[in-house]
Amino acid sequence: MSNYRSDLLRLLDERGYIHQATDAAGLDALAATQVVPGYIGFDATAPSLHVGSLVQIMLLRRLQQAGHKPIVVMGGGTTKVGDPSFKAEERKLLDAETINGNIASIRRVFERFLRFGDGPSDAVMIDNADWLDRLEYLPFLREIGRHFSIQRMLSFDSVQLRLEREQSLSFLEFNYMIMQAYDFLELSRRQGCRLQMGGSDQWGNIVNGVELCRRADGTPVHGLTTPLITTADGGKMGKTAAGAVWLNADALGPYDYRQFWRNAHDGDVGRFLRLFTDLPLDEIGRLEALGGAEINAAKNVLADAATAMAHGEEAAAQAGETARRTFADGAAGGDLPTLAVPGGRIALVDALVGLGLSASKGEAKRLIKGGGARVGGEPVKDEAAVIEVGDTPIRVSSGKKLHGVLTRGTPA
RNA sequence: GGACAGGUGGCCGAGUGGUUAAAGGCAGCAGACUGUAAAUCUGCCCGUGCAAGCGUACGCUGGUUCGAAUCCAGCCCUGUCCA
Repeated sequence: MSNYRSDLLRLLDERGYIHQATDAAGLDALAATQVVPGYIGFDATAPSLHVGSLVQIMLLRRLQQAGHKPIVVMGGGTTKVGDPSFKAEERKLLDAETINGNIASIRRVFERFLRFGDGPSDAVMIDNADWLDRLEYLPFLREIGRHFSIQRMLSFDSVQLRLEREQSLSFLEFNYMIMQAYDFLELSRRQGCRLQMGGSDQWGNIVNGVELCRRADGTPVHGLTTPLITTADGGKMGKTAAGAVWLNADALGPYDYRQFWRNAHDGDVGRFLRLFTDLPLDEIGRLEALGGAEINAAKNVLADAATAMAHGEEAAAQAGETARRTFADGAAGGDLPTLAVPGGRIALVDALVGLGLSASKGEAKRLIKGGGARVGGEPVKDEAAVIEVGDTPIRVSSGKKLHGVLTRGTPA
């Protein structure tokens, strides 16, 4: 299993990216002899990707590190169809304008993780709307549609799931797998693309693409999937108190992003370090061997490295400093949400809502009643409490992890 | 087009006229214990209000009733079978 000849497969294997491959030996041989252009598709359903996509982004980064060419395919076309894979319900249809806005916003994330350019192993970004938007129905059916058997399409897990649960699966969505398979064919023709990667839930779609390339053009291409990244307690990765863990800084600040990694489960630290940082493996081995409370040191390394990669060294250092001051010193760091209080008097309830620590006044009251609200580190149980803000900023906390700062503002 | 089943809070799912802001579970939040971890135990979990309350909510619209998530009609949507 680990006797790979190519740098690429060795790298992916030892860092835990490989779940399934259509032909591992063949891919290994190919990667050992030429620059392999490989792609991953990303749907543009939101203005930012979240950590759920980070494995795939890192996978492209590894591809580039091993000297190959990453192709980022933005699903400007496929998003108009909607991937039904393992989604319980049909997605809302997005209009073209929204999709293009999302693509523009997502693009910036990739520039952090990949080197773009014109060189042989420089990353490129392509929008599959470039070809999908222009498809003509009959020619498409005659060239591509004839390679797909309904029986086979129906046998895929993604389709079976919908059918078994007696939920609707529209013809529109049913076509998604054909669109994605066709992407691979287009990319193999346009870019010499020889590899599609993705999460394990994309296996069926990827296999379809591999087979289409073989049947339509006789081109041997490869597929590779990553394991589903769950947390040590079996949960889906990517939720925090603040909601989804977005990769764009304007959707989730570096401090909160860093906190997500800092709060990783003990059992995830080693795996996450391998997947989501560039730290050398022996270093990671040393860190993950730390026991008891010492594992916190490893979590800090993970948090710093992951944040630096997504938001830059400077932002990561600042976020780390804020965390250190907030948690170790019990003080107030610069990255915390801040609210200027005109006149210096504010009800605790309003402060919690204003700082974004509670979603509503009712929630803030419940928090206070339950003993989870703190002012200056001290629990406050009086729902009607009013805070006086002097010249020194005051730290307000919701529980032990969410903090904000009140400063005195000029009277309105 | 026809027959049958169904559409409930973030999700799953109970509820078939009042005591139902709606059981239970999951997810989430907080407290205790800890290490900014997990597990466990406890509390919370639509909005608003200090509160009695008010507003909103069981696919949509209208109706019956003192009172409807629950009954009736029409519509929309989904599934299964038939054409």
